[in-house]
Amino acid sequence: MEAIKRIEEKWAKKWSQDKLFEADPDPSRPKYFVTFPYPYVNSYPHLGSAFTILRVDILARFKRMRGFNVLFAQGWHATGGPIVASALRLREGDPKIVETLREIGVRDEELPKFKEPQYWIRFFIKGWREDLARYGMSIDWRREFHTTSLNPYYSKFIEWQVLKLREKGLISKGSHPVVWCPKESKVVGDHDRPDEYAGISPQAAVIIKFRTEDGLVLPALTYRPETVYGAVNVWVRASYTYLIAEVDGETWVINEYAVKELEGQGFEVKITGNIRGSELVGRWVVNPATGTKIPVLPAEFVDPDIGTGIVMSVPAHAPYDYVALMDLKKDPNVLKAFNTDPSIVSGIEPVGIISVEGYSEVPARDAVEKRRIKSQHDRSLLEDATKEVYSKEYHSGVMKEGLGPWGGMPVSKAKEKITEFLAEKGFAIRIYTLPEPVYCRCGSRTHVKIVKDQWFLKYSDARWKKLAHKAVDSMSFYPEDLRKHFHSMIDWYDDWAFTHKGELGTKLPWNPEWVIESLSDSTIYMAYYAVAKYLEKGRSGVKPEQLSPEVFDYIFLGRGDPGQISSTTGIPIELLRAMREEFEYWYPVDMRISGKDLLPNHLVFYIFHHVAIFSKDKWPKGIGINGWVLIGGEKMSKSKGNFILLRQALDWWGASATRWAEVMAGADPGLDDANFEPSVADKAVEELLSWIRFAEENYGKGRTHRKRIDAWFESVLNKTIRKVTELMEEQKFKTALVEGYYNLQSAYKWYIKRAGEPQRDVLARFIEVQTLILAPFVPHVADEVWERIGKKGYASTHAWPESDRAKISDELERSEEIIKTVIQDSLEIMRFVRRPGRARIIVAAGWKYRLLEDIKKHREKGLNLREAISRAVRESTGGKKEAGRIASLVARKPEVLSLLVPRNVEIEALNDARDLIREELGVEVIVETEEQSRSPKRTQALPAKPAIHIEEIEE
RNA sequence: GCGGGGGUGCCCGAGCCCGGUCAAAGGGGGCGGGCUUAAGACCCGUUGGCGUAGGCCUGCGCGGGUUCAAAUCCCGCCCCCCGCACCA
Repeated sequence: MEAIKRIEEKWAKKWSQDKLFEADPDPSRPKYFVTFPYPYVNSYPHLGSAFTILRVDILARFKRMRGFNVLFAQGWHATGGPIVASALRLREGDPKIVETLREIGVRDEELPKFKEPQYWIRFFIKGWREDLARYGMSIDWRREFHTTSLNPYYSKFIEWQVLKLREKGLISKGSHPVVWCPKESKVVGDHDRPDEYAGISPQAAVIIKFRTEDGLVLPALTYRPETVYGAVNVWVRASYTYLIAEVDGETWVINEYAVKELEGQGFEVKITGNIRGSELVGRWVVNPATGTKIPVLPAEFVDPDIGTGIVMSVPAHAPYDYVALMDLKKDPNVLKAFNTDPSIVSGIEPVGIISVEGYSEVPARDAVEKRRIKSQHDRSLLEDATKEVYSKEYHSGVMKEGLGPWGGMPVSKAKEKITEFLAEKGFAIRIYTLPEPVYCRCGSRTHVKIVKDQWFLKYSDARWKKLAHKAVDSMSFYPEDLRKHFHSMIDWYDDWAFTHKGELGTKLPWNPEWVIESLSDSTIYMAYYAVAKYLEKGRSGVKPEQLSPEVFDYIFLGRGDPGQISSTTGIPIELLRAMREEFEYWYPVDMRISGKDLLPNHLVFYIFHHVAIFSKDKWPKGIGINGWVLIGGEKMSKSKGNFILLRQALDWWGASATRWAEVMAGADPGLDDANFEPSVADKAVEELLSWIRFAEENYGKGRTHRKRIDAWFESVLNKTIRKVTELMEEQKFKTALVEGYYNLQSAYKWYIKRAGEPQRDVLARFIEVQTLILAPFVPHVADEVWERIGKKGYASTHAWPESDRAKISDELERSEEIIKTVIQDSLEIMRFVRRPGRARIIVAAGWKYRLLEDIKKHREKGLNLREAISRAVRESTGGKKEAGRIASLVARKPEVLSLLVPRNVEIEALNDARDLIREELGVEVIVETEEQSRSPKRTQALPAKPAIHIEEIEE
């Protein structure tokens, strides 16, 4: 372990000294620009982020070896709420955040510094940089930067970006529902809430007004307005004290929560009194949709903290309502307590208004009975039943005839139409609500608020979508089926609220109380890598204020006159030209590799913003995606105790073994998760050290004369190069490593088995090729081997091995397969032979080869197997009966067609391998032809499948 | 709801897009053997059933179909998983 770590340190140092990965424009070489989405710097990298960035590095290194001038740059993302929220929590003395920081190794005396968001940024950027360097990332560190107004250079760039978008009419203003904390007067994001409330967001709902005779409005909140036609009563919580309030000139009975929500959504609400739920029971209200009078009844399931506290009852289609009604029917006398005649209950029956296949008139009853729900207190079963009915009806339900214009309409469509109708008539209002209570970190209950003056990116814009689709059509995707995902995401996007308050970021230039949110300030920053090298940290003496929009217009769009811009801004003209040249050379991004989490958001934005701002030749060229990393088959999480930071892995296994295990976890592109097995990393250490040893000890050794089998191994070697090269191009890095290392190594083992001592040149070539193939994966090890076998320079930057077509021989490879199957078959036969004597390997007669070749020819012309065989038999000269017999054998074993080699090659191969076969079988081996043989088994011989006769020793 | 993915041998996981070479790669685990004072590591073999000649039977969620031939193509069903806007 220490040995390999010393090697890694040694090479990391050399690379850095030689500036191996610092890339500058070089018009004489093709460029390749790869990026990894800059990480959010509120923690250290873990094995998941390490996995994705490793894929970027492998690709960068591979392309470098293929002769490209590769740029791999890395920045850091600090925009957004979590860091601010964490710093705030620390200030408040939240023990959880203290623990989190301690866990990752922050010392107690350092803790207070984390009260400042800036410190988080500085601290974790340093951590990331160290970890990535140690991990062997081939990054050009001169282009590093971080986001937000804390880096005014970057902020200038982002300001330029949004100004461009506004010029193009892609930004609008409007309103937007958010989760709101009334106490702190702010939006409550997931990072502002206790974990159990994460992910709950505003839902569109409808409030339907049920009116009493004396004009009191009972507003029922529902997600299913279309079912109002089946509402046969209204539920209230008898024990709750409702508020009476003036809303839009009407008198409403509502709960406290709805007051806040209505106020937050632009309604005037004036509380004028209160009323017990029990006082409402027994009153009659009008169903606005049907005009019928329905009673108000008590139900325990009604939660006065949700919605309006008033529920419309649709027992035919809502399991809760159905069960509550049945409960009441079972014991109507409870109504007496409310001075209400129990007999009214008997008159209430579910009214089905939606028909769904597979369900009765009353789907809610079906769902309830299926689950044997006994009362309205069986909440989890009722939730489940509700879900079922809801989704079935929405999907495949149809409004019943007799419902006026809605009759026959699918529920999914009727829902919207009916809402529209109700709203127009003043029977209902649209509202946003939270499906369950959400609390802010500060402890107060939140509600939905409509934010006015919200700025939007107009992703709904048809022209913009069209351009984005066009970009997707022209890009390459790994895996390819991402393309359709992107098309559908682009179609799906609606306007995006892109400004927030109270977070880190760049201020909106024309409205600085807003900050540009995190997804929107990270869309075209790859262009900034071209200039970061010059601007960051004031390297060229340019001040942020000098970076007027004209400067960026020139650098990124080629607009304006550099001389003039230079004189108005004071930026030297050569510097302007250099930045322009740098951008022109590196852009567009050739490949962006990311985890699947960024697929539906960042990567879509990435495309949108590029097509909006840049000319077509600067649009993204490719995207590669990979899944998460599981540890030992389980999702990585702190609570499971299997959370591994990159730095821990590097401490335990070193860079090479960590990289190896990450690749073996499943570093092919795709949405599936990879599985990191610590035991693989354990083993990799030994594996790599022994490769170094093997290479060093064997390079230059070996016999000088050549054998037949040498050519076989050369064929495999060259074919491996070809396959691995293709796999690397497709980013199938795990498959490439399996093919290029494990499979090649086992081929080498077979080679040694067959050849005894390896041939010197072949062995040397094998060691070189193997080392170069390993270079993108475990560069430290490859460079070490390279040095030890006496090569100059770096394997890391050496040319990728070329496959020599002339050395690839399918015939040789197939004949070797034949040998393997002969050995296997013979061993199987020997299981049944008591006293095996000699083994006769009988090669098929010449005419059989001609027959099979004909079959193969016909197959290749597109005939199916049966036709191909029958035609070949028909055309064959000589013994039709014999030919027919062979043909039927072939029909049962079509694989012989794919192993078919010329007869002399087969004979040669078998003779060549006779020693090995004898060794494997432990008996004497005779290779003969069907024509020579007198064995009774000889007629069974097929091309590529010689007859085998194990002679039995007589007692 | 909207969108997407998947069900393979004891387990994990390839293969399925381009049907035959798939009893189905590769791991892991199990079993047997070697090495060793022993354990570990490592190496070899074996790991659906049956079979005294390289074979046969069963088999890749369930049911049906296309085909000379289906894990692979088509239809229906069941089940599971993931993302969805202030979380970067």
